[in-house]
Amino acid sequence: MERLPPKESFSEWYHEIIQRAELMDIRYPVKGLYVWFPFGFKLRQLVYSKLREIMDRDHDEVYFPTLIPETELGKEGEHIKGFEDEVYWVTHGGLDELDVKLALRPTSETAMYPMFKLWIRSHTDMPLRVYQIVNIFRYETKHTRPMIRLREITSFKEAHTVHRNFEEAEEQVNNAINLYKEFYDFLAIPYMVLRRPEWDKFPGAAYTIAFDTIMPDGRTMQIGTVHHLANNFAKTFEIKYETPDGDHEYSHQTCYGISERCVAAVVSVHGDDLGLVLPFEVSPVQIVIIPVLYKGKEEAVMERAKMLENSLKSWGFRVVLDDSDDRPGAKYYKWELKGAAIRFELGPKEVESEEVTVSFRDTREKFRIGLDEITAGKIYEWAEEMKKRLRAKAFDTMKARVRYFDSFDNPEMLREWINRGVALVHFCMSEECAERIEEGTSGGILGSFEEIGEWCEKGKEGRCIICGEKGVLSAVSRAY
RNA sequence: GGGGCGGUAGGGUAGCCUGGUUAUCCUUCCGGCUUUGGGAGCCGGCGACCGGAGUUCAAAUCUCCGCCGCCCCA
Repeated sequence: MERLPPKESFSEWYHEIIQRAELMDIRYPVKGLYVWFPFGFKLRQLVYSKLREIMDRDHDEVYFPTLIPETELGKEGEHIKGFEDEVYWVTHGGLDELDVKLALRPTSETAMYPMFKLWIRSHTDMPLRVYQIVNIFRYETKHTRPMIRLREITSFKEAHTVHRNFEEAEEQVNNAINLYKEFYDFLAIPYMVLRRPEWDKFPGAAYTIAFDTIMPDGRTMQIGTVHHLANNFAKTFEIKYETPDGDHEYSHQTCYGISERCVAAVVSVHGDDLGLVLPFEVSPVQIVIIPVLYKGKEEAVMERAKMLENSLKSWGFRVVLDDSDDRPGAKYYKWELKGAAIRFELGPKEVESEEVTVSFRDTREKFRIGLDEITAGKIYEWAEEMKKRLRAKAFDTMKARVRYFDSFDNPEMLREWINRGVALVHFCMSEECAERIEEGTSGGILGSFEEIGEWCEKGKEGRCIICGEKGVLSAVSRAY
């Protein structure tokens, strides 16, 4: 097995690691549709079980159908305008043409909300908070990539909530932002929380807050969105309730989603030249044991390796004892490619001294430790330290890709920077000024910062870099 | 939407211009021997010309149509 392309060549690196680490098989004969390998699916499952755990605290999981009648999909004018050129249609049942075409859901608002109309009758029916994890379809025409741009998004976690008024829905938006922060903090993925400009918000929403992370090539990737729908959809779908006073009001709604881009982010942000680097909790193989077998000493080594394996398994860890015929070196590379967080090497020397050699995936340093010192607590301690290192490294990398610009005198400088990273500017959020920036730099306005955090010492308020009017701190980048 | 390039084993490729032997090489995979502390070696083996039509004694190779993919421009 030859080595991966360096991560600096991100596009090729990503393309290769997806296949070599057996995340997805890209050979399925339809553009934009890919197959999850068992290993990749396990990673997906581990990442999503965290997401589920977070959602399950105050959401109920539901399932709505894949097919949406044209009559419902088309009801909300803005919404359908936003999706019409990327909807897949089911037009036939067998040989008969359907009277009402059925859309493969591009997202489920229009599947759910006609039912919400039936579910919501009184103010006591709210808040309603549900979510589902389903596949959705979008007819992408541009460059498709596994987990990043797909025609079938296989793992769309979409939450939908209904509230009594705008303020309560807004509170839910803030809750959702916090849930997503918790999720990405858990994965040690840095993010920016940005309010999308008017022209880029979710079709039908009052406003959209997005999570963007920065990929190794400096482009940004949207990894989560939270939308305040106000009562726009409620009016369209007649989701009304009776107040305590006996009046009838429209509900206010929110929806928020995360797709398998969260897995792409884990792969892309933490991975290195040798392959996957995964947070311990989501690594399909948390610990790998490599026996080093010299002839005549195989039995003693294997016996000890199996004992170690049994202990680790009994503590609940995902362990592989790799007793295949490959040489130890080949196994080291293989399991580094697959992101095994901790590696134990066990050979005659270790058996002799009652020790084991340990290597962490992220640092790759090696050291020996007494076998009796290996405890569940020790492993958790190591996992926690690794998480801290991953987080620190990811944040440093991201910080280095963000730079503040206070002038547009030299668009060429901005353009050059945006080819490598994210530019922060103060910006008035007008479409005219946005066009000037986009023409001059080939970057797009991602949005304005909801909170600034450690990305920049600059304040939220400032003069627009183009027109000099009142502006807010905003991000400009090339986006996936 | 407009233009260009391409499709040969699981993956990557040579051959195509100038039609003609058993379709090249690397890798993966399978079997054997040997080895094992950072991608071992040797021997043997399995496995491919995108689909259709045409030209021809003869097509991976030339022509046309289709399907699929990639790149550039809008």
